[in-house]
Amino acid sequence: MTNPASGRKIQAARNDVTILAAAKEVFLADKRAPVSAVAERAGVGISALYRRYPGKEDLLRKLCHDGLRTFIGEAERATAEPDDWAAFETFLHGVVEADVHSLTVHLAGTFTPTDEMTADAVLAGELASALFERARPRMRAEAVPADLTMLLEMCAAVRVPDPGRTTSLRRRYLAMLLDGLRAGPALPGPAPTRIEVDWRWLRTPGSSSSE
Amino acid sequence: MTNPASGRKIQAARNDVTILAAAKEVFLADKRAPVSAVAERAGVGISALYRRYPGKEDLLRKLCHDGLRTFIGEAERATAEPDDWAAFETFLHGVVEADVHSLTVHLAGTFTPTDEMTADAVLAGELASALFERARPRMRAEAVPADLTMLLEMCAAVRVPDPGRTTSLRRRYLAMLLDGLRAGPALPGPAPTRIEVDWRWLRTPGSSSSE
DNA sequence: GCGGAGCGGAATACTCTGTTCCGTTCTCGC
DNA sequence: GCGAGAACGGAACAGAGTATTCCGCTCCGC
Repeated sequence: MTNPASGRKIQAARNDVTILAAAKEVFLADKRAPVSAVAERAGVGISALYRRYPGKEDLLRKLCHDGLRTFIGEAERATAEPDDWAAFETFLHGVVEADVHSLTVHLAGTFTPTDEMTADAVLAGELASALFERARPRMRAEAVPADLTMLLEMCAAVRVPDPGRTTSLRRRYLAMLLDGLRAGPALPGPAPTRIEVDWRWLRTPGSSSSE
Repeated sequence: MTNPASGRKIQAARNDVTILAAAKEVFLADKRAPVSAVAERAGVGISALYRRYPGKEDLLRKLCHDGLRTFIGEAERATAEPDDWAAFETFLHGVVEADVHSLTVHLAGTFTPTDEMTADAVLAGELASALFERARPRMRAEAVPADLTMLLEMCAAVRVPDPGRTTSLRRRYLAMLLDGLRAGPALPGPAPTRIEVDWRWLRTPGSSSSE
């Protein structure tokens, strides 16, 4: 069969993205999923995958790093927004929408990060904190930047079988969380610290057994 | 060595609870953790474990069912509270405090549930819904009982290496969520349905690959 | 002192999964 | 047309991981 619009190169390029998308889906659902599951999901053979990545860990790393870059992109995009609170909201919406937090957080620990990734993680943290500080005047007093990580984590925990509904529900609870972030009586207990929140990035693969 | 206060029977009884506690910790951190990890955590040999449970799945089932029963217990305890909102809050606090939701939700799908468990799950849902309805007058209009499940799910997603801090932080975010549950502008998108929220209970092990 | 409940942990028997390998297909330049 | 090789599918391989069994030992309880 001679598919008109697909030379081998073109097909291969398409596979590049297909595989990445499949990997995202599969590893998001189960970070320990086998490589074969990714290939199956993408509808390609295993060799198509191994042609692109030296090994499983490289794929994971790439996936996570892409997520991190998206996160940074969203942060930068939101920073342009003139209204402080709007910028903050735009940012969170963007991150939740792109389902980026799942990628970066849930996958952290499944591979050894490169120095570049660590640097990007730091940058991401700084950008997010800056956005937070701008919006802080409109938040309850006890809120701290580290809360941001937890908020995103909580949103990422919202999941139902249908991906579309998942996104919709996440919007719902993000809105609820933001309302909770704005006002209310004093919160109990001390706020999270930066260290508590960033611990995932400090783990090397296998250093601890966690799901 | 002749430990005064420990006959073989007593020691064995102690192991009963030690093993269960260890299993809870281990499987909460990683639902796919090996049985040997539980034994190690409990400081006993593997045989001590297999003497009590025919197999891994039985242990998981027991753990989950215990969690379910605790959930029901908390609901019943809270129901006695005369003030409607206080009852609702007491219930959620109790569930979060006992870290029961992680048990029931995260473990669901790792074993085939017994009929009794299914029945208990239904009962749990009814009790929780009743508590919710009582408190509804003080919530924002769009809130539905199914939100409860998601709220608990989100709290369970809060986790840091230190267990004590985890509990403390969960209290923090539960408070924030409750504030968000009470007031604010309209929430986006349709509310979750009961089916969307209960899907975990419908899965048999291996029916789907999810973390 | 003895029988046996409890136990520790090595050994077993798989299953699961990362990676390699080889034959095949299809494109492109000639 | 045709040959070279890029890209691929998927079987085969190797090794790791792990549920479960088994055996010999300990020490309580009588």
